[in-house]
Amino acid sequence: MNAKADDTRDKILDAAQDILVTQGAMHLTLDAVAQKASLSKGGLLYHFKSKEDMMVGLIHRQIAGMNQELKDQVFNDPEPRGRFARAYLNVAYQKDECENPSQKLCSTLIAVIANNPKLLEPILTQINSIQERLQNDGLDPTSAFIIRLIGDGIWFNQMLGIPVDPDMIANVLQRVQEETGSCL
Amino acid sequence: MNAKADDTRDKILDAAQDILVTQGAMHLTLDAVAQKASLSKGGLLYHFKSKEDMMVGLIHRQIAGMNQELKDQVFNDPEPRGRFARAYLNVAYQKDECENPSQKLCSTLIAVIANNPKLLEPILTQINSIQERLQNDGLDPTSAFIIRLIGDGIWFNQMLGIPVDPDMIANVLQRVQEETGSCL
DNA sequence: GCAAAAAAACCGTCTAGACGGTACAGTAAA
DNA sequence: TTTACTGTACCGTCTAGACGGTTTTTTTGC
Repeated sequence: MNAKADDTRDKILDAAQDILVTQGAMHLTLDAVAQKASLSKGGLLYHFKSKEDMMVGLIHRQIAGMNQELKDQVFNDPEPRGRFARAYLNVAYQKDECENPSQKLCSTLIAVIANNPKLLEPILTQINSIQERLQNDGLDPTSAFIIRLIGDGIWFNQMLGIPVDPDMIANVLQRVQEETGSCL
Repeated sequence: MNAKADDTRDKILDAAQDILVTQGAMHLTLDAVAQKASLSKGGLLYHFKSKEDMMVGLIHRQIAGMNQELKDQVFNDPEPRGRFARAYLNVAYQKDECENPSQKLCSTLIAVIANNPKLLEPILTQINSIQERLQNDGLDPTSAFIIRLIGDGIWFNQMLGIPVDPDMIANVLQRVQEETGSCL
C-alpha cells in the first residue's frame, strides 16, 4: 500500500525536522534521522535516495504546510482588503512555541542554505508567490513591501532564536490592522 | 612585528568570509581557508587555535565593521530624531554588491547558527544593543520595533540571496524618512 | 480461496573519503 | 632569541552512500 510508505516518509521528515529544531543543522545526519524515526539507515535511503533528496522532501512539505496556514487565515478574515498581509504576519509569528510551522521552516532554511544553496529554488518560488499575493491584496505596493519585510524580520528573529516580545508583536499587528483598514 | 601578524589574521578572515559568501558554510574547511589565504594549515592554526576560534574572530570583526558603518551614518545625519533608525536601514541595505558588510555578516551568521549556536552570543548582544539604541531614538516604541523588523527583513532577504528591488527599498526608506519626521 | 511468485519495505554492515586537529622538524626575518 | 611561519605526516572520528540480504505485503495463477 502507498499509505504505509507515505506514513513512513512522514515519520522520517518529522524526525529530520525535530533534529533541525532541537539540535541544529550540523547534527542532521542520516543515522540520527533514521534512529529518531525508528528505522534503519537502509530503510531511510529506500524512501529518500540521498540526504539531499530528503531535504527536498522536507522543504516541499514545509511550504505546503505554510500555504495551508495562509489559506486558513485568509479564509477566516472577513475583510478582503489586506487580509493576505495580515495572514502573512500571523503565520510568521505564532504564539504557541511547540507547533510553530514558521520556526520549523526557518530551521529547515538554515540547513538548506548551509549545506546546499541550490536547494533554495522552491523556497524562492514561494517567496515570490507571497510577494505577488501581497501586491494583489488591495494595498499600495510600498505598503505591501513593508509588510513583507516586517514578516521576514519576524522570521529572521525566530531563526536566530531571539525572543521577540509578544506584546510588541501584538502592537505591530494591531497597527497594521488599523493601517490596512485605511492605507498605511 | 605585530602589524604583520594582524595583517595575516585579516587575510585569513578575508578568505573565510569569501568562502562563506561564495560557497556556503559547508565548504568552510580549514584547508580551504588556508589555501585561499595563501597560507599553510599550520600557519592558520598558529593564528587561530581552532576553527571555532577563527569563527569568533570573524564575528567580532563583522560586528565592529557594522558598528563603524552605523556610526558614520549617524554622524552624517543632521536630524537627530530617528537618525539611528535611518542608519540601521541604510546599513542593512547597501547598493554596492561587492562591499556589502551586511551580506557578509549574514553569511557568517548562517555558518555560526548551522555549526555552533553557542557562538551566537556576541551577535545577540549586538542585536540587543541595536534594539536599545532604536528605542532611544526619539520614536515611539512600536515604530522603533517596526523599523527594526523592516531592517531585519532586509537582512533576511539578502541572506537568502533574494534580489530585492532597489526602487522598492528606496520607497520604503523614503516613507520611513517622512514618517520619522512626524511620528510613523 | 490459497499457494507461489513478485514487488515493496526494510535491515545492518562496510567502505572510501573528508575533516579537525596534532606533532614536529625546519626556515627566514626582526 | 623570539616571532612568524612552512610542510608533511599522521590520527581519530564522522558520514554519505553502496550493497547484499531479509521480511512483509501485494499480485497472480490455478
